[in-house]
Amino acid sequence: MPFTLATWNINSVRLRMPLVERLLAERAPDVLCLQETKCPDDLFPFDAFRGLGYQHIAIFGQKGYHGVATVSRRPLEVVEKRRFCGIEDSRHLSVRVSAGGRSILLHNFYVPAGGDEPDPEINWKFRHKLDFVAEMNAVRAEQDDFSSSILVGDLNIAPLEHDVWSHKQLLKIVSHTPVETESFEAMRKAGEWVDLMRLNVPYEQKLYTWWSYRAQDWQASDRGRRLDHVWSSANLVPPFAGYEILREARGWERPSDHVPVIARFDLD
DNA sequence: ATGGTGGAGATTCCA
Repeated sequence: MPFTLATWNINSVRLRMPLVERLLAERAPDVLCLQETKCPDDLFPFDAFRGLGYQHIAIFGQKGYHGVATVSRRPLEVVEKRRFCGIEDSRHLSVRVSAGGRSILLHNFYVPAGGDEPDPEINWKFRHKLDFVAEMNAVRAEQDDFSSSILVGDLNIAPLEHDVWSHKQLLKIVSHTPVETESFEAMRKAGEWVDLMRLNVPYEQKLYTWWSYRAQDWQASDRGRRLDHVWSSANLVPPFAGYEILREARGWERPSDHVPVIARFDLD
């Protein structure tokens, strides 16, 4: 019985509840982390999740924008709903969950997109994104003999050259500018996080989790980016048993522009 | 070089 975890930027949990139900029915991950729920807490679709066996629900929403949720078949303990950069945005939620006799601290993040102009002097959204990533330096991959950490979410940065369809053409596009990718990798290393999606994958292999709504034919042009990530503490690398990017979900009816990533650990 | 699409909720911002 492995421990399975999915992360998905759902772009409105209420509008896309039929797709969430499809994912949970078909794949039944133990835990699902959602971003961009765009749903105030009192309007969250609790009953739909409970009806599918996801009795344990932690949410940190807000009206109209952002918002994260972590739903689980296993008991959850809410650890923190942290606001970054002194801004009243709902972009982080951490919980504890047990698997294989160990306690896992699970961070669910929605990093700011950063706007269009990659200049922090004239675009406050880009300044905010850089500040947000800098503040994430404090989030470390805590681990000991009995505990581990996982960090997932829409981090809105594609750090490596083969995490985008054209490295050269995206160097000045927000999500792949050097100032972002360098601070992102520095932050990941400072926290001692392992990028599980790249662990056993050749460097040259393209990996995407997001395809723009603006493409005429997302599948034909295939101009994707890896904006969604699964990180863990080093002591989860031995039980890590692979993952899947659910590319097909981009072709579902009224899809999100992000697809789910499902990771498996041989823990329990 | 430009604009393309989609969601929320209010007639525009955000991604």
